[in-house]
Amino acid sequence: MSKELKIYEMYKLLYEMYGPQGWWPFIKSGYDKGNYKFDKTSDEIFEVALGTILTQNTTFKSVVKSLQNLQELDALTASSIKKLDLDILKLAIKPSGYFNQKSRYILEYISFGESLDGRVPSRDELLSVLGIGQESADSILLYGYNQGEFEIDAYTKRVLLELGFIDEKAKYRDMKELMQNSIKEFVKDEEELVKVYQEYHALIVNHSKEFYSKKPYGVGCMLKERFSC
DNA sequence: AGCCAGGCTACCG
DNA sequence: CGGTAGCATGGC
Repeated sequence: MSKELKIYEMYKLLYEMYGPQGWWPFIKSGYDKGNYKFDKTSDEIFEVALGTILTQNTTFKSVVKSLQNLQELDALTASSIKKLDLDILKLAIKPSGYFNQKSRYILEYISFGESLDGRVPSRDELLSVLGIGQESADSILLYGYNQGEFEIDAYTKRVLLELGFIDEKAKYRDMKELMQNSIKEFVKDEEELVKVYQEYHALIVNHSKEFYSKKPYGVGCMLKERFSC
């Protein structure tokens, strides 16, 4: 089996095992797993960016707590967060850690968002925002703007490494191209491709929480048993 | 008690 | 360029 086919087959197996993940459970719109909403409102897109920043090196459970805190303050939109007292904002996002950095990142992102005037940002534009690195840029583009940008995270690298698809010195772009080129061989429809990117990344994270969180990695992982190189 | 979490920036050589 | 300390709280 080619490397590319293995990567696509791994997606199918993960989807079979866990089902649709429906990432970014939009608090305000009640996001429904598997029911894809390809035209998100600007408030929903902002919530993706907000969640993306909060979740940096943090468990999503903590992020949900922060988002709930903001919701209680009626501050889940860019304009409402901007009106918050800085100390209140920091207190609300405190459960997610790094609240000094992240509060700044959020405010930086808000002013960046205003400069867009409704336009879809390019990846480079996103990367120019303080606090937005490669993964966050791809997260915002993939889940917020439904663009075909695969998101690589620490789990993805861990899995690809453990299964022998990459070596230790693989860079973000290497892994992203491997995933995208592999999936593109088998998924031709553009909208379906984005959906697969969204689900695949989420499925990897979900799967990795069980099999790739503690060493030794991959014990009992069926991907490792069936698709190792 | 110690390690990890759905990273990123700043600063080092 | 590549490598790494610092950021902070919460869960197990």
